[in-house]
Amino acid sequence: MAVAVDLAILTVRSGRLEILLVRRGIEPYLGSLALPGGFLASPEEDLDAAAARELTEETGLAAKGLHLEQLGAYGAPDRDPRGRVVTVCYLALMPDLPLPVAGGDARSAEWVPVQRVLRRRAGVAFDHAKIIKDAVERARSKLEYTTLATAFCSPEFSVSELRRVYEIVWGQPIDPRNFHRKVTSIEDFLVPTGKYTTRDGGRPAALYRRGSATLLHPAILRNGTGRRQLARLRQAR
Amino acid sequence: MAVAVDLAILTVRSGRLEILLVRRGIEPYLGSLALPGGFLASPEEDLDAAAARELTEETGLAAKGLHLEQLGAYGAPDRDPRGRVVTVCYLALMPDLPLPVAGGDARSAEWVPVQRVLRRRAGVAFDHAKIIKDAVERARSKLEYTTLATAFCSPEFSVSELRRVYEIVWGQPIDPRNFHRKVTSIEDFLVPTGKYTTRDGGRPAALYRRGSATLLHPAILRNGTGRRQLARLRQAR
DNA sequence: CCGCGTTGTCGTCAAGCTGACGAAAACCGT
DNA sequence: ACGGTTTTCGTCAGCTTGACGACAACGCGG
Repeated sequence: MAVAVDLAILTVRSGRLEILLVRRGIEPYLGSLALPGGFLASPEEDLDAAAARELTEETGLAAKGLHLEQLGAYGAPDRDPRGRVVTVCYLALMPDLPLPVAGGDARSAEWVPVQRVLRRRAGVAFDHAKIIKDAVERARSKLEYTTLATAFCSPEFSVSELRRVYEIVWGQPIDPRNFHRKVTSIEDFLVPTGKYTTRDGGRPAALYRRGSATLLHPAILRNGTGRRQLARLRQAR
Repeated sequence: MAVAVDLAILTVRSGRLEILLVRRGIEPYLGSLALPGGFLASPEEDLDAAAARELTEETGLAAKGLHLEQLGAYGAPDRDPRGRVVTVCYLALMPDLPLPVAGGDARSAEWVPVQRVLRRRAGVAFDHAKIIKDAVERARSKLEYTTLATAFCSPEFSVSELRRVYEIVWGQPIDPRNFHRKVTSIEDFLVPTGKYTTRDGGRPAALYRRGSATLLHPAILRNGTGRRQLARLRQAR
C-alpha cells in the first residue's frame, strides 16, 4: 500500500485567500490542478520531514519558520485510480512571498483563489477539493483561538494588516477599533518594534512582531454563530 | 509500506478518565499494553470503515452512535521494529458500558486510567504514549467548544453527571450553579425528558437527552489560562 | 415523623468583555 | 492649507462570568 504526503499551502494574496496548486504532468489527471505532494522519498523518512521536504521543493523556501501542521489522513479506497493510496495531508500557512517560479519539480505551480475551488469553478484532481475544504476550515477556526494569523503576515506588520488577514480568511468585515483594542490587549501576542509605516496611507501605523503567545485568551470569535449575534438578528427582524 | 489503524477509546469510569488497551499477544512488545488496532483488512477498505470495524471488534459494540473521529497519522520511521508502518489513529468516546469481556480478538482488553499512562506508571508499546497524550488533549479541548461531553454520558443524564464528565476530563472542580445555568441556557444542547432521577442522592435531578447542537456558543472554557483567571491569581498573590 | 445531610435549582451582584460608535491624531496629495 | 484616509483612543450599554446566598426536594437515622 502506498503512502503519499500532500500539502495545502495557503496564503493571503491580492485580497484573497489562495492556495498553491500544481498542474499535473503525469497520469492520472494529467493537466489538472492538484495539491503538491508525492510519495515518501525513502522508507526511513519521517512524515513531518517528508512534508517539510515537499514544502521546500515546491516553494523553494526553507520550511523553517513557516507554519506546518498535519491536517489528516485521507484513504478512501477509490481516491486514486492507480490503486490504494493513503495520503497524509499537511497544512502550511505563509505570507505573500514571491515564489521562485515553478518549483524544483518540472510541474508548474500557481496560486489559485480558494473560492474558485470551493465553488467548483476550478476542478482539482483526486479528492483534493474535499481536502482543500478541510484545510480552509481548519485555518478559519484556528484563527479564532490561536495566534496563527500572524503566519500570513510578514515578519513586521501593522494591526490593520493583521485585521485584513482575519477579514479575508473569514470573509467578513471587522470593526477596526474593536479589533485594535482586542489584539493589543492580549499579552505576548504582538510585540511593538517601535517602527512605523505609512504603506497603507493615512496615519502611520505601529509595526509589530509576533509575540511568544500561541493561544488566544480570550478567543477572537467569528460573527454569525455566537448567541449575541443571533439575538441581534432576531431583534432586527 | 504498511498502513495500520489504531484506536484511542476513552471513557469516564469510576471517577477517572480511562482508555481501553489490549495486552499484546504477539511480538513485538509481546505482553505489553497497546492501543487496539490492526492493519487494513483489505485494500478496498476505507480508513473510517476500518476504524469502525476495529471498534466493533474490540468493544463488541456497534460503532454506530459512538463518537469516532480521526486523530491523525503517526509515521516516525522507527516507531515499529518490524519496519515502516504508518498508523492512522482514531479517537472514540463512549459512556461507561460493560464490555463483553475480551473483545473478538483473543487478546484481553482492559481499562487503564490515562493518568497511569501519562505519568509513565504504565508502559505502553510503540509510540502509543504520545498518541494517548494527543488523544487526551484532543478530548479536553473539544469539551470546550463542542457538545462532545455528552458522548461520555448514557442516553439520559442529569446536569451533574455532565458536570462530573467535565470535572474528570479537565481534572478541576466546576461550580455546580454556574455550570447548571450555562449548559441549560445553550440552545439545543440539552433536551429535557421530563423524567427525574435520585441516583446521586439529594434532590431529584432532571434528566436530559443530547440535543441537536454540536458546537457550543459561547464555549465553556477551562480555568487556568483565561486572562480573568490570571488577573485573579496576580491579585491573590 | 422529624430533623439533617446531600444534591439540585434559582437568584443576585460586581467585574469584565463585546459590539457600536464618536472623535482626535497623523499622514498623504493637491 | 485642506480634504481624504487610516490609525488610535474613549465611551457606553448589554451581555457573560465567577462567586456565592438561599431554598427545594429527596433519603436516612433516630
